[in-house]
Amino acid sequence: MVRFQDKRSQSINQLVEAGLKLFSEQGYEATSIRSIAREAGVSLGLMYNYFRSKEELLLEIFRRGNADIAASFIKPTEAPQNQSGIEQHIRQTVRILKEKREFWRLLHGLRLQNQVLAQVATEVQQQTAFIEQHIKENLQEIGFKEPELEAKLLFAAIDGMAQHFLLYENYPIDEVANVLLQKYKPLNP
Amino acid sequence: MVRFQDKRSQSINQLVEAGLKLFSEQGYEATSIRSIAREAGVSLGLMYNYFRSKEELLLEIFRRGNADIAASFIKPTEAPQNQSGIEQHIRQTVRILKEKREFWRLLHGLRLQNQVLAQVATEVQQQTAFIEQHIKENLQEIGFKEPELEAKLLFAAIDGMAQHFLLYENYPIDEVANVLLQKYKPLNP
Amino acid sequence: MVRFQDKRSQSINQLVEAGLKLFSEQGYEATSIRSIAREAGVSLGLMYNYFRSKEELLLEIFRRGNADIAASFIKPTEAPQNQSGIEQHIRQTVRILKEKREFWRLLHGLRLQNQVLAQVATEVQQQTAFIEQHIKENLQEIGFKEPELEAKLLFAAIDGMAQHFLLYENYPIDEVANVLLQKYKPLNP
Amino acid sequence: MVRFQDKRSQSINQLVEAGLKLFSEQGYEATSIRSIAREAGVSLGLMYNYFRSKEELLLEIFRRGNADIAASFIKPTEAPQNQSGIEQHIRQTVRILKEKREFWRLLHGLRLQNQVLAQVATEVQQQTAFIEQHIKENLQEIGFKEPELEAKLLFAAIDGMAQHFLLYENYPIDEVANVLLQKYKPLNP
DNA sequence: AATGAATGAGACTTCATTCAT
DNA sequence: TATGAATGAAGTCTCATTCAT
Repeated sequence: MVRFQDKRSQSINQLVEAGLKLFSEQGYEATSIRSIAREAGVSLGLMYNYFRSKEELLLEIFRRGNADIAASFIKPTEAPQNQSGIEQHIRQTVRILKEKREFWRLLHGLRLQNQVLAQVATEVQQQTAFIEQHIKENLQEIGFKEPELEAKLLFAAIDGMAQHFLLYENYPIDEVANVLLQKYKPLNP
Repeated sequence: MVRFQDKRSQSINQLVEAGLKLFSEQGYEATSIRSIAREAGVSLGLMYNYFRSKEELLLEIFRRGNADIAASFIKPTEAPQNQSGIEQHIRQTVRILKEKREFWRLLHGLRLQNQVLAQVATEVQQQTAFIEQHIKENLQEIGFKEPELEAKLLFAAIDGMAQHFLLYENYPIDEVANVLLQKYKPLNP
Repeated sequence: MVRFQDKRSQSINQLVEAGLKLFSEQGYEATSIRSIAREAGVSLGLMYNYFRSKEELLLEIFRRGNADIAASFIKPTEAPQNQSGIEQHIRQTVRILKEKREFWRLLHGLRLQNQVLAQVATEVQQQTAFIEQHIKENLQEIGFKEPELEAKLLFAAIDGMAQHFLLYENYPIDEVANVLLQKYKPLNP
Repeated sequence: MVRFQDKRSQSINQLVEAGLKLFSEQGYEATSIRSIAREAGVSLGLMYNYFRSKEELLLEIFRRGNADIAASFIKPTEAPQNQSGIEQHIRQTVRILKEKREFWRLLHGLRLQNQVLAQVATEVQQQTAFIEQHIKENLQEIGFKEPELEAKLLFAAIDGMAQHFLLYENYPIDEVANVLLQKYKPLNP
């Protein structure tokens, strides 16, 4: 029983990973199920024992990716305690971007043009809203006026950095993030 | 003779417009030639009298969109003369974003699918580099240190704003842009 | 009136010639009407004033080609009078092969595989039978036994030579024809 | 596992056979994949599980046909030992023509359409050169002068016979071949 | 559970032909 | 007469999905 579970899990994991890799490299539409199965080392038919469709696989990839990220954000990171909330957020984002580059590429590549993502739209929106709220509170803490709009701006800046990081090889995201952080030092230290 | 030219141009325009609309809404791969022809109100095969392939149509859409944008940026806008270079750049970007929303959606949607864009990739990259350089010079003018990284950051912020504007209905881009501008007031007025 | 006739004839001639060239080079199916019109320097629509269809054009090409050849065979060539009938036939065939290479290529290329030629099948068959009969009589004249089968064989040899001449660049058809002629010298000079 | 192989082979064989039949009857270009699938009794898309393209199917047909013929020529036929090399060659050719009529039709039909055959052209040319060489040696053995040109002639005659056999129903190839053989009896018995 | 053979809808593209001018 | 824009059927090929083993 346990063995079955193991093999099952292993195949699923391989499929999810292969899907993530290929979807993020080539795009969702341009990637064939067959190539994913091949990359995963799993037969074509077996895939359909685990996922009802190509779309299901994409959704599962999203669910796992989002869960990973949420976990990463939530877990009490070993961040130095002298960091502000903003700094922690930005540094964490940069770290996760590097760690889960493929997933972010997929997400950013599809969010403007795929109907499939409509299915997880609410999840994504909630997450987005949560992040924005989080930023807003942190900005309020350090005395920013118009925290609502400031949060939108900072969120945009972070997202733009992420986009460029995903877009260009050798993008100096750490340096850019540092410059960004300079602008959000606590006003009353 | 003149009539032929007219009909020709009209059909091409309709195809380009339909392509822009559908590509930007659904993505390049997910949009069929048939649906473009239907949207353009012409027959299935007509596209191939004017474009060698689906990709050629995309390229023409890009060429026209880029030309439009370049014209918009270059033309001596009726901007008040008391605006700084940065302010002009941001305000122009926002204006063009609103005017050519569909085109920007297409551009941002395809940026990460580099397989599709192989042909326009260099053009886009040149444009990008040009914008960054432009920003950098403007930042230098108003006395920013580290203009290189500052330019990368500001570019990212603008790009992120654009991304969010394209992504969310009713995104208050003008207000967010105003907040952004506050941070780039000339240091020595 | 005469001028109209001239222009009309000229266009038709150009179309027939272009069709012959392209059909023989690329094959009937692989050649598009459009490319023929372009090669002929005639508009696409005009073609359909002269030929009801692609097939019609092919048939016209055949009619003209056959007529040419028939004329060539029939006309009292300036052949030396000391040649036997066989020699005249072979030498004429070789000459016409060289002169009308394109037409022969087309004919040989299509005769095994085109339904279209079914329409001229009877004509072709008559011509074939006529040639075979002609050869047979000439063989009888110079005393061959079994002239029926001998004619079939000689016809096959000539046809094979033609095939190889059409197939290979620099095929030494004159030399091969000479060797062939050696075997059909009149028995009683 | 074995079953899969069997089904695979069976489908491939059916496709190859159907392709041979239809290509040889109608020509390569004029034969649609759909009609081949129908003739083979399989679905439209199955061909593409085994062949990359229509042209690949043609190539496989050629490979198999050539292999068959090579095997036929090479195997120590039960030919009477008192036959000369020439006689063996001609008799074998006639026998194989009858046995593999469809394949020869295809081969002869495509020889002049060199666009299609680009890939097999070299193979065919090698085969041709080999046959010519073979004939030449046999002619030398029995004392022919000018064996080079004589070989070209005899090859042409055999090829012409083949062409006519493929072209006309009820062509008396055996009788014609006999007449041909009379002319190539060993000079010094 | 696992395989991969088989299916057929639908994609892009070509092209003979018609039609409006 | 002459043009070439426009049409749509049909071609090759891909691919998600189902099915028999």
